[in-house]
Amino acid sequence: MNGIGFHSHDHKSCIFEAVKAAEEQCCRQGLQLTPVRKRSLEILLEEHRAMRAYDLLDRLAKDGFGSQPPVAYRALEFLTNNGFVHKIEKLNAFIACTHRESGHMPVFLICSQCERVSEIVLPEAEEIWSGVETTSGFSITTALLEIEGVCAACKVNTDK
Amino acid sequence: MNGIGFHSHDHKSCIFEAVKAAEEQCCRQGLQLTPVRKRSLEILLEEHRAMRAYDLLDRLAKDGFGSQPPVAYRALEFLTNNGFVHKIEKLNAFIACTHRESGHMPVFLICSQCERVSEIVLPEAEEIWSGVETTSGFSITTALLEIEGVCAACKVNTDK
DNA sequence: CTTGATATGTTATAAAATAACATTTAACAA
DNA sequence: TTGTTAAATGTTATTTTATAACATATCAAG
Ligand SMILES: [Zn+2]
Ligand SMILES: [Zn+2]
Ligand SMILES: [Zn+2]
Ligand SMILES: [Zn+2]
Repeated sequence: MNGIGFHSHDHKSCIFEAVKAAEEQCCRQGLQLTPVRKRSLEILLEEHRAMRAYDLLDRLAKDGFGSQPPVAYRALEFLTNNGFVHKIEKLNAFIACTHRESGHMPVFLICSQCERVSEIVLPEAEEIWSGVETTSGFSITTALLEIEGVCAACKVNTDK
Repeated sequence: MNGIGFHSHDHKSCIFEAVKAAEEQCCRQGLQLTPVRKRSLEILLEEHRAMRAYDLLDRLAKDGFGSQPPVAYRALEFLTNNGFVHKIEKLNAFIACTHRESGHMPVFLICSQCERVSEIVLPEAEEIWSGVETTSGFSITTALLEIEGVCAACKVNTDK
C-alpha cells in the first residue's frame, strides 16, 4: 500500500488492472496498444501523478525508445484520444485515468502544496453540462474541470 | 452593434464600462492601472475574443510599448491576478472578463468551429464547489471550467 | 537628496509542442 | 513471392509559449 492521489491504495494491482482494461478496450475497438504506447501508460500509472511530456520522454528513452519529443507527444496523443490518459491543462502535464467508465468527463483536484492530482467523480456533472446545453444552445464535446486548492493532508500539515 | 461572444451587444459601451469598472476597482484597492496595463485591457476588450500573449505583444509594440515578451506577460499577470482578464488554458490565450462580480469563478464556452469564447454564469457553480469541498476535504482556491463544443450559430451553419 | 518599492525595458534562455520527412513494420493484393 | 499500401516510429529542425536575469526609470517616504 502506498499513499498516492490523496489516499492509500494497492498501487500494483491498480496498475495491473488499468493496463488490462486498456488492452481489452484496444482489442475491442481495433486500437493498437503498441510497446511505446503501453510503456507510456505503465509509466504514468506507476508515477500516479501528473507528468510532463519531457519527463515521460526521458523515461521512454531510458527504456530504449526514441528520445525526441514526438515520441512522447504521439504516445500521449493516442492515450488521451482514447481516454486512458488525461491532460491537466493548468500544469501542462498528463495523468493516467483512474476511472474505467468510457466517455466520462474528468474532474481534477490539484493540490498547490504537494502537487498531487486526484481525479474525482462529480455525479452532478452530466446534469450540469446538459443544463448548459439547453440554456445556451451550445453542443458540448468536452468539458474540462480543474480545481486547485489544498488537499486534506496538506491542510493538516499546515495547521500544525 | 456587433456579433461577438455568441450574441450581439453594444460593444463600445461594453468596453467603456469595463475600463471604468477596472479603474474604480484599482482605485479602491490601491492597484496601479498603468498605461501598458490599461492599454492591454482595452485591446483585449476591443478584440473580445481569446488572444494569445504574442498577439497582444504585437499590438502593444505598435502602440509604442516594449516589444519583448515580458511586457505582455507582466501586463497579463496583473490583469489576471486582479480578475480583469482570464486565461483560457485550453487555448493558451487570454480574454477580458465580462462579469463584474469580483471573485467569481469563470466558466467558458469555447466553440471549436468559430473559435469564439463566451464567459457564462453557472448559477450552480458555488454550490457544486462547496459540495466538492465537503466530500473531499479539499479547500478550493480556484476552479477552472472550460467547455468545448459548437456554438448555436455554428450549428445552424453546419446544418445548412 | 537618498532610499526603497514598483514598474518598465532589454537580452537571453527555458519549456512545451509541432512540422516535415525518412524508415520500419505489418497487412494485403496481385 | 512480390509489390503496394497504411500505420507507427524515428529523426532533425522549428515554432510557440513562458520565464530568468539584469539595467533603467519613476515616485513616494524618510
Ligand atoms: Zn478519467
Ligand atoms: Zn496536498
Ligand atoms: Zn470573468
Ligand atoms: Zn461557433
